Amino acid sequence: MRLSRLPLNTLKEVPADAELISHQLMLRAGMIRKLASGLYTWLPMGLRVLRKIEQVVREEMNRAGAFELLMPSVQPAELWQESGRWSEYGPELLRFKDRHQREFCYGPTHEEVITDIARRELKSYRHLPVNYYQIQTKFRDEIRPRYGVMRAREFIMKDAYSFHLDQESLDAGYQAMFDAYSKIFTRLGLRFRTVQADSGAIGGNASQEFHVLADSGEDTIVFSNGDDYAANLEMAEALPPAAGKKKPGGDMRFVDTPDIRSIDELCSFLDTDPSGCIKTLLVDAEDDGLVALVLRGDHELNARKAEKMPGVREPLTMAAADKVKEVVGCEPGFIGPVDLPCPLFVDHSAAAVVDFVCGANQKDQHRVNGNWGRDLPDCASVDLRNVVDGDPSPTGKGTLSVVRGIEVGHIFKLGDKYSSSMNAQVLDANGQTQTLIMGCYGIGITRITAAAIEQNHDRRGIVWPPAMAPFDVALIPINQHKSDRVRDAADQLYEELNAMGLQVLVDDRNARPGVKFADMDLIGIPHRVVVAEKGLDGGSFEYKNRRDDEPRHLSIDELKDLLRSSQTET
RNA sequence: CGGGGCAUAGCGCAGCUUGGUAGCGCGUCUGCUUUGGGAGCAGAAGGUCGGGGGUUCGAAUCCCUCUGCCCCGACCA
Repeated sequence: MRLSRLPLNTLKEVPADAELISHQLMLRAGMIRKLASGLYTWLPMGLRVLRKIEQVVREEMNRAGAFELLMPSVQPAELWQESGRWSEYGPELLRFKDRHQREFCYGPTHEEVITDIARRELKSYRHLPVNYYQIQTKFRDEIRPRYGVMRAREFIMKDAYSFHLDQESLDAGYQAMFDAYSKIFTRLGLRFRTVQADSGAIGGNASQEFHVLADSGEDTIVFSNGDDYAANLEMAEALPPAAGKKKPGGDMRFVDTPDIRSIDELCSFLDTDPSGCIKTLLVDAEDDGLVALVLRGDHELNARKAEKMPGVREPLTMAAADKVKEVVGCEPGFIGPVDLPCPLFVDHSAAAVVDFVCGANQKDQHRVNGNWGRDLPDCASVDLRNVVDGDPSPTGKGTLSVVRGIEVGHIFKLGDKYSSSMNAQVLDANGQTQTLIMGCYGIGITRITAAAIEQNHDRRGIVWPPAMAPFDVALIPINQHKSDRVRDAADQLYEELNAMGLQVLVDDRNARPGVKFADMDLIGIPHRVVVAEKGLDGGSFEYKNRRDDEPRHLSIDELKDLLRSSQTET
């Protein structure tokens, strides 16, 4: 590709509304342009990257025995009504009507459509197992699209759906997808981790997420240094602290704490530590009353764990201030577990605090030296909090680290949620009707571009992993418009590298060298070859890898060998 | 959904308080010079100041309204 003909605009300045480095660099490198909130055009440079990712995904999906198909992005409401999700899905589902007033949605996912295909096409156990996949545009009307293509409303996803006669076959199909995903992300050159995930409302039993590790990630994941335990923060279990309670100290008493409402304020006022405090969160109960969730002052509530407690209303809702006043008789900020007129769930760690500080259930008052079993009844403790860095691993081996990740893949054992509601059945070997069981497997194609940049950039720009770079080689002739030798040498090298199957971008613009270097660094092409008068005299080309600091001088054969070996690596 | 902010040339911004002929940098175009890390000089094009309404002799500027976009929050005991 000749850059003089490629419609590429790079930006020196950072667009004001781009916050993440990947978003900034994608705009600056001329990969994407925003059309509206959460909607992006993929310009030629960006699209090349997407296609590279798709290529790897296709190869590995095909290798794993999956079959590509393509479903409509617009789906009729009837199918969603059949599965029950027309009413469950909420405002994220973009719904609209056609000219006949029939209802449709723009597909955020395709379980209904594929299940409809399955029930029409798959009639016999002989057809099973089968795995269909597609690479397609989805739409989810996110509350708050942000971070460029990281959390867009329209995005490209690879979604796969497998159908099985029995659990054993599903297990095997799921494992095959796990292996394929691991290969895909490895080939793409991403540092990733697999974690246990919440299978959530979808039903199913097993579910794992693939996360690209990045500080800017929106998800929090947890892993152990003692074994291969890794989980989503939502899922990670916090163990009860090791026994060894200290003896309670002096009697519990009240202290005046005027206008002290937060744990931080309380701690600086009383000169104590949050881990010696107890915080009591009031949430709505299923029966219109309140439920109290008791945590240590330095811990965070895990909403998913809290929702599982009997009597707690789903979704978890913090109690309104006037409701708190009505039930407890004082305002939020001074709530404590002693003599609290509502059911209590006490976190393991909170139950282990001795001589704790807590709210007194009276305005401007707290209690100190509170003790379980003495000042209020001991009770069975439960797991309510998010794990923190350094907690023991729930497997008993090692301690946990908490890091940020970008979810780029998710695999699920769905079971029969869709196949039973939509009657997807086959005849088994005995001629009996069996309901299909399903797995589903997603990869966020567009998001991978941003995730890769978050992980691979420097102050000059993007540093593409070779497998997804828009071009393999950036060829930079210096002063080619003045030097026929340079131009001829560059042209010849360009042809030869193309003939080797390399994708070469030659910067044949009549621009100063600094401009060319800066643009090629920004775009992030892995290999750079400079052709200049001074090198030609010595019969060498200047080569620099995007990751290197200093260039090397190579003969034409050395250069070709080096590039050839890089081709086989990916 | 709640709170905050922004909207002026392709991009980044100033001008608005105190109403009086719309500016700067980058980018783009032309010419000359320059050519190994985002060049210099000279010139040029490009703006319904987000839309609508109002106040005024006069509105980018003041008022009302609508729209779009961005940020924060939805863990407060």
